[in-house]
Amino acid sequence: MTVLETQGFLPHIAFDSVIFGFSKGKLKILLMEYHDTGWLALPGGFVRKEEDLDEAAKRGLKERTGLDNIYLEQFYTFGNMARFKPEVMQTILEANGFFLDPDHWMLDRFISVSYFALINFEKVILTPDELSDSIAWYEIDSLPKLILDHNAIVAKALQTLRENLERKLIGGNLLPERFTMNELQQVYEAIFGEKIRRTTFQRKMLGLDILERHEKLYTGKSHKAPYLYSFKKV
Amino acid sequence: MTVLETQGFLPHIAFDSVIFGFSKGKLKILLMEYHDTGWLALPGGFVRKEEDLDEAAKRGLKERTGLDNIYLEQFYTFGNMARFKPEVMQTILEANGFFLDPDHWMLDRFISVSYFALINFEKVILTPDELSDSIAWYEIDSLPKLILDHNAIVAKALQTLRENLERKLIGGNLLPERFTMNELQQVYEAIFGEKIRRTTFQRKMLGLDILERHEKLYTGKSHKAPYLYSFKKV
DNA sequence: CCAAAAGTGTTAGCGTTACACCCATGG
DNA sequence: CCATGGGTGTAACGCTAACACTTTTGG
Repeated sequence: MTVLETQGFLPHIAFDSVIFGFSKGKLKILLMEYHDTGWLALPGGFVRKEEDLDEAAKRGLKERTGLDNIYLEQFYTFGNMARFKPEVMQTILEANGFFLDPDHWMLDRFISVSYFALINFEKVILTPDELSDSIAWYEIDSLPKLILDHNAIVAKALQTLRENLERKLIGGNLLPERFTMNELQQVYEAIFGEKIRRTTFQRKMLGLDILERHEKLYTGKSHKAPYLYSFKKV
Repeated sequence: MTVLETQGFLPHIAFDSVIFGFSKGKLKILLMEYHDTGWLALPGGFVRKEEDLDEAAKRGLKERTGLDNIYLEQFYTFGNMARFKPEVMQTILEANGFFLDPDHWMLDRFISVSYFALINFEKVILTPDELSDSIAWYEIDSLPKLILDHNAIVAKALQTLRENLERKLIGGNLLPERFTMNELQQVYEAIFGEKIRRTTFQRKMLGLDILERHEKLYTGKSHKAPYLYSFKKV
């Protein structure tokens, strides 16, 4: 199936995903780079005519990262006229050798139902789509200019993540199954963009009674070995 | 213009509004009752082809309540296949004397971008749409069965309202410009569905430094007259 | 003077903060 | 023994809860 297939997708409706990962102390998201233009965009896609909206987003996530069963949350739907710039999609498609009628469904106005995902950086197998040269990680606090309103979409995703992090305790989704307290703290610091007091953080996390303590992690460094933790199941 | 106009609206995209009001100690929402069927639904509508999504929701709110400049927040977009029941819209339209082709755009699949609004009950001038016999207030904790997934939409709206009430301090939008502390407390109690300690509530609200104290309200009752408060501007 | 509701003072409790201290590890 | 980073004890602090008390109003 090609993206240009006329049948099969709902017109006017797209989804975009802000896929967060954490590595080397930095919060990052995935961006696609379109052929030739060098333009950067969030990974996204369209909704099949007989597919749940959420399923479409899950499918898109799976296609780009290979991952299933991921923390995925819908956070906002962007539908201003200002985001309707048919020449952008037209240029992207032409760079791929597709020359469409001006009234082709892909050049029409779209609203974007936007999701954010939290994934374990280590497990991702990146796969570009057919219009893109690459899909790659970009640090959240030095993002380049993205197409359309995608920078605003990222900003809103980050805001939602910050608001929900402590209430829903979803930060662990960015880490491997077992992690040290320091790693968890780095995730929180990367998301909030500020340093957190070590002892306070440790006590707050342990006090929530959501962590299970496992064996120590011996790194070969000359200091006390930290415990490994995991989130309690159910 | 009639709802059946084929041109002018984006297909597949609808909006629905959960419009909250507060009266006589109860939290209420507005529901439409369709002709003949007796079916109840959230007020909603479609998005014009050259209209911002948010503008469409504002327009719908204005059409039903007469109100402008209202607290309105988009909270979720519902897009499961399970909500696609063309026979529901078909029955509603037939009850109004409209018999459409099965492939008419109004009988197609829709996703619903959902908004909730907080309004001053006293100021509303209710106006049914052309498919409805009535638009009226219903108490949130004894809602009847609504069409499609509208009960779930209301549930999610209420959940979002509860989560945002204290963070965004939006409760005052349900009250007149000036109100007593007791009235504000009743709003909070109606939204959370539980009693709040009077003195604690008063001190917390005053401590937030968002209220301005005005003259006392003499009701003729034989007890101390309460102060009137308003929210500080900016 | 009384009843009722509004507003405030006071104390206790509890969770977070700040800082110190101790522990484990490898060089 | 030292440097380094992890873990915990303790006291101060601050916010909320709990309850008593005072104030205001009309009958």
